[in-house]
Amino acid sequence: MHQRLGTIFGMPRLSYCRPSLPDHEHQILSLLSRNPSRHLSLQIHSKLVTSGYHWNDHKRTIIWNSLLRVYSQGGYPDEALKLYNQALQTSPSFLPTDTFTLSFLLKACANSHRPILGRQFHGNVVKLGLGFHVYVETALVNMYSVCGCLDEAMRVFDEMPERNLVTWNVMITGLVKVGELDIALSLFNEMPRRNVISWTGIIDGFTRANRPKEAIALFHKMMAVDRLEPNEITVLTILPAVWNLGNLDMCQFFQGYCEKTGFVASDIRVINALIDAYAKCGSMKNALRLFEEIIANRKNLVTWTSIISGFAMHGMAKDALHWFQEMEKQGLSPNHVTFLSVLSACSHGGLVKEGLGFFSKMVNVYQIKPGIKHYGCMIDMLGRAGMLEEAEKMALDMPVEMMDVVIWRTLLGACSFHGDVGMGERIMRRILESERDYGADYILMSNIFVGVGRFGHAEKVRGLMDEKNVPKMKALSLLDWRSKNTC
DNA sequence: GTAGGGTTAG
Repeated sequence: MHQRLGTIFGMPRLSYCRPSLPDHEHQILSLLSRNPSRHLSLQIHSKLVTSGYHWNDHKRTIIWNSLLRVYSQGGYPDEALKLYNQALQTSPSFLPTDTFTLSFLLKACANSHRPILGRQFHGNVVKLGLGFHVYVETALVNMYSVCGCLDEAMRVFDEMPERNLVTWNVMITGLVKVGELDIALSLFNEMPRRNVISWTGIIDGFTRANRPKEAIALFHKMMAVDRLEPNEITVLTILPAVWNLGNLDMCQFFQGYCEKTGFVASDIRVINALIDAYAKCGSMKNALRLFEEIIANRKNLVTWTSIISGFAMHGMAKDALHWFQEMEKQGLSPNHVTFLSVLSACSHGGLVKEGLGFFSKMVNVYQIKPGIKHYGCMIDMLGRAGMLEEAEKMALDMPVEMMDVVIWRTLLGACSFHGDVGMGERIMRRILESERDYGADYILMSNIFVGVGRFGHAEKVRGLMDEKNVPKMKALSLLDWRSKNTC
């Protein structure tokens, strides 16, 4: 039997296993809890399969569930699901499906974004009569909301006979993620008890809704009313609200707070967010000071990209490129975000030759496929420099499915600036074909005609604009925009 | 056992 299972699970052969793996179940469990790695899990699984038939069902179930836990929580959700599925097909009698098993499997579905499989496990939950179980039901609510099935998440939540703090938090963060702030807020006010995760979730909601003042007010309230201390995630959540308001003093307050609490010492994400916040509040001096205080081996790609993008957004192209070089010297490989910052720096600094070089390096050396933002940067850069032919060529070289009217608009702006009527007309035609007219395009085109003295044509374009009743301004509020993009 | 945003153009 063990040989059969060995092939079923695709486990490594015994010869691959370290001989040091203990014999007893409790030793194996304590080893797994101390070192929850994928490698060790595979080893233990092999052991379970080869000698586990000596163990009683209870012990075997605990080890099986522990393996599923490590897989589903440790970033290997597919391993967990594969394992379960193979066992189900070949040896269903072996397969435990208790509340623990289902919680971990649902977690794996959430982490691998598989609502269809998750729905099947929901069926199992009902069949096994576990619909009353708080942990399992909470895992269901979480799975549905992580997978974007909010209606189903709310249905499960509504019908739960019993909820705990985690259930409420799962539901609130799920609502916040899809922009349902009002419902989230009413649940937040209704819930019997709140912890720092509940507060962080609702603060996040206000930040996402572009209501930074209320986010910060809630942050104070969390400490004053519920006497709760913010943690690392709270800081990561509140910083975008801080830089939205451009509040440099508050950035400094948070840096101090994070140094005092040890977050700066323990969590590089917090430092990265602080660097970014300083940059966005306009203080590259503070951003750079913090950046240079970190020892080299703690800096990761996001740290480097944050400082590069900071210089890029302040038009300090030379500094951006300098830190990019330093980063490469450290042996780190830039990703698509790093390149976007570098290209944007080149575009703003008029460094056309360098920009073209980086674009080619991105594609050829680092094998990164350019996205629409990279193309946008390049077209903007070439257009600003008056290299309109090259800019148009790059736009035409873009994959069609990526094409966006904004790209044409960027190009039209460049035509206007450099007075290229012929290309301007060509681009305008493309914009009209896209049937997404904005007044600004007509005005740009009309300005191009005015610039070369073709007043009659300019008048015609303006007339066309009235005729088609083109909105002169984008009459779309941020809220409309957000709800359009979250559906 | 079930819970939480690090960097992204014009």
